[in-house]
Amino acid sequence: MVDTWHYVLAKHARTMCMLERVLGDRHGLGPSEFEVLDRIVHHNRKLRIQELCDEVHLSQSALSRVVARLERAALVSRGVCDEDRRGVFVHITDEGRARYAEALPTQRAVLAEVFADAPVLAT
Amino acid sequence: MVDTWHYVLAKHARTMCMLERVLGDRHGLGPSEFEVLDRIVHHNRKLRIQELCDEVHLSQSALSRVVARLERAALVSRGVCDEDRRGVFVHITDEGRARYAEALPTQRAVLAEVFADAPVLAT
DNA sequence: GCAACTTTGATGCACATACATTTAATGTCC
DNA sequence: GGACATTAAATGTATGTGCATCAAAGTTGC
Repeated sequence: MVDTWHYVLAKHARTMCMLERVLGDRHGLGPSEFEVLDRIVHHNRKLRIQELCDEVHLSQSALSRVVARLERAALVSRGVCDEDRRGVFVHITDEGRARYAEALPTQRAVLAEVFADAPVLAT
Repeated sequence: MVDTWHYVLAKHARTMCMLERVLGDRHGLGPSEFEVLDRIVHHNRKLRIQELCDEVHLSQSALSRVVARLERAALVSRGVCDEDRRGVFVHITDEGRARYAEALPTQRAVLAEVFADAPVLAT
């Protein structure tokens, strides 16, 4: 249990550090930006901020700012939600899709390196 | 592999969040402060900043500030290292030991809750 | 229809962290 | 022994995060 926690801590620190460096240097993305793009691509549709919030390991405020950064970089666009005008839809742009596709192999390579010796996990 | 990473991300986020809240509220400690005390207690001797740096998932600068906070709270004290006068030794104080002992069950309870369903891990 | 409450997403603020630099002490080469 | 590089730890600075709060829109009860 304590061992599992140490394992999680170590892998998390190492992976995050590598992802930050390599995604940042090669693709101009942070891990949070990548994660948000990843969720949108996998759903393959526009999502509400709220839906993203449930899937991403970020507070609502942090997510709001990540989306703002992504929009500034033209990787996503925000649109109003007509059914509930409090809501905000997040679209991924073509450029966002391209950037994600470009970054994905990089991320996978990092995971492969860090988790090469990984045990098989349940849960 | 991707699954392992998702597992690590989820458990890390959940555990960190709970630890931050519960250690902070009940014992006035952050996760980093707790981790540093933990390392010192387990070695059961004064350690150099550098040694701590290898064991803790923090940058050198972050560690320096964590130790500064702990010293301000009188949980550790810093002393010069006579062999290498660039170095700094970190002692744990009686109060630090007491606070750690008090916080340990709290931390274990959080781990128990989060990792109740945890698979057995190698590595 | 209106007032009170809730919900959604954005923002003010405080703070912890990482990176780069600084300061001081050591080490090394000649 | 003196100049230059190296190392340890502290600090300036920028940034990302969470909490609390806010404004706007929606919901409920009367």
